[in-house]
Amino acid sequence: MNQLINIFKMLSDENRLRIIMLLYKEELCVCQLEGILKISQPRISQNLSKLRDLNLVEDERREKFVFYSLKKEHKLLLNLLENIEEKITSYPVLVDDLARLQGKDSYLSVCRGQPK
Amino acid sequence: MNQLINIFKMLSDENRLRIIMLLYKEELCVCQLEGILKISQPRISQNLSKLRDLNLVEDERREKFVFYSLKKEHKLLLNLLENIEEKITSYPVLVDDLARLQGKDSYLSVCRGQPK
DNA sequence: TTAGTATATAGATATTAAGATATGTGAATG
DNA sequence: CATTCACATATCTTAATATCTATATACTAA
Repeated sequence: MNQLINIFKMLSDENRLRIIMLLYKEELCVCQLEGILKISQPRISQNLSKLRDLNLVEDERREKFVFYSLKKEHKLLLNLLENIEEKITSYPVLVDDLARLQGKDSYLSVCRGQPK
Repeated sequence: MNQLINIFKMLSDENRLRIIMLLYKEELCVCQLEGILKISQPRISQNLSKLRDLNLVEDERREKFVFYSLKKEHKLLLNLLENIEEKITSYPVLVDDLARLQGKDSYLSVCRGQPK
């Protein structure tokens, strides 16, 4: 029961829901999430850390980057995300995120520097 | 998006999840919920009130009792509950609730009185 | 009207969680 | 081997949430 409750807790924060939805599509590093979501790096890391604690995501270092991916063993969660995706047009924020997901590579290594 | 987030918030509290699951099966009055869940009446009423605010349940007074039922228009929620129900044996608390649901009538009018 | 039962709400408190800023860590690079 | 870059964590503040006790309302029945 707690795992179930915890999954809902994770989904009930907008930042985390957006992160989860992106990771549902493909693995990403913190840097890319920062660029796509336009959320501060510590907030992203903290949320990823909660998701990791609950065994909902896993991370893998590759050179400088740490890539996160959604674990595929929670069928209820996967089904839920599938349902959300089917109605994605009801959620413009998510639509926009997925649009920016296309440019994910542009956020590698460049997250922090170039504004101004 | 907010409606989505709010649904997850509602599900991320054990008391509410149990209430929702029972109402998913059939309509019940506060008194019956109190008997089945063994949770204090104000807590149940408060949670029902939140669910009502979010348009997830509706209430109907019948004589002394106020019966609550789950609104069937949130397909994502319904699908989710269906998934939970399919794996209900993973959640003993919910199994027990559904068992006590069978004796729902014994909780009408008798909620408060008879222990001792 | 009074009393009793079913439910709702209020007020106070406590717990939990979110958010920002600052700093720490560890791998890669020069 | 010192610096830089990507990421993690700590701390502090503030805002949400949950929960209890007490009380209010609404209906029913005498």
